[in-house]
Amino acid sequence: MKTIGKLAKELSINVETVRFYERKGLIVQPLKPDSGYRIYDNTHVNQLKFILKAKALGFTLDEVASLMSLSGSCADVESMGLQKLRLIREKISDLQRLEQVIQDMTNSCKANQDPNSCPIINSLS
Amino acid sequence: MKTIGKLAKELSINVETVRFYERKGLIVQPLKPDSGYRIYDNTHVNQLKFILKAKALGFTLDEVASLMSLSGSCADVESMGLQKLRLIREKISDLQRLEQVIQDMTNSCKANQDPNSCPIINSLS
DNA sequence: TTAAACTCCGTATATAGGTACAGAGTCAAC
DNA sequence: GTTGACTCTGTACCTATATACGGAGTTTAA
Repeated sequence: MKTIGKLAKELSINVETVRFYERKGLIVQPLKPDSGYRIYDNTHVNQLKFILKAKALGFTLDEVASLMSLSGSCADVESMGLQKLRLIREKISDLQRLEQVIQDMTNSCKANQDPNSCPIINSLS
Repeated sequence: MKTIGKLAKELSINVETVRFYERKGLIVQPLKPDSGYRIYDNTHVNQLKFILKAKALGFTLDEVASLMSLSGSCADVESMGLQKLRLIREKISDLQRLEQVIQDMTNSCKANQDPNSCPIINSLS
């Protein structure tokens, strides 16, 4: 049982972020006694840890919400994982192509003898 | 000599985008006769093509602005390219680590026999 | 008992890169 | 000479993920 400040500190996140996640429906509504202060327990801590880990894996908050609602169904969770995997691989190969292009460009810069022109700028123009 | 609509169509971009780039100082101010209509020539077309190509390579608009202002100095341009290259490589290896983690997770899902629990969810909780 | 620290709510701000819209003016074709 | 397409400016809105702030109420510690 802790207030929002303690909770946020424990998880090294911002108080505002906790309220933001609550507004987004990512965590269960905390108890609110007469004072109006939110009171959290371990359920909330665990939910927030889940969110933070999933986020670190590159899931968006909307995807995190889906993951949490799918908890039971392993097949559905796996399918989200596979979809994410496809996106990641696509991103990787996009970046590798890009790497090659910029690599070539900077190489031609290195080889350039003319101080008054730049092969990169020329190739963009 | 063309109005903004023709220009935008030629480059397959939005009219608003052209004005947006103008506000950001990315393109030279076009002529504006009495009518107030912007009039563009090939200089503008080339500048916009430059912007679009650089953007496609992953440069931000602020970086594009720098690139354009550096036009003369090949060494400076090369150095921006190399910096971008470092970022790209870092991103690639981040994504490759992520790929491995999610790959492992989905594999353990595939191997899972218990329909009432999911290894991915469990590893996040 | 009072001051500091904490929390509340609602709203504004931030980033990046645009997109959309209202209301007015202009141009071109028939 | 009128209609429809085009353009103008200025401002608001969009996504995603928060962060910051004002003004009021609450709790805690000395």
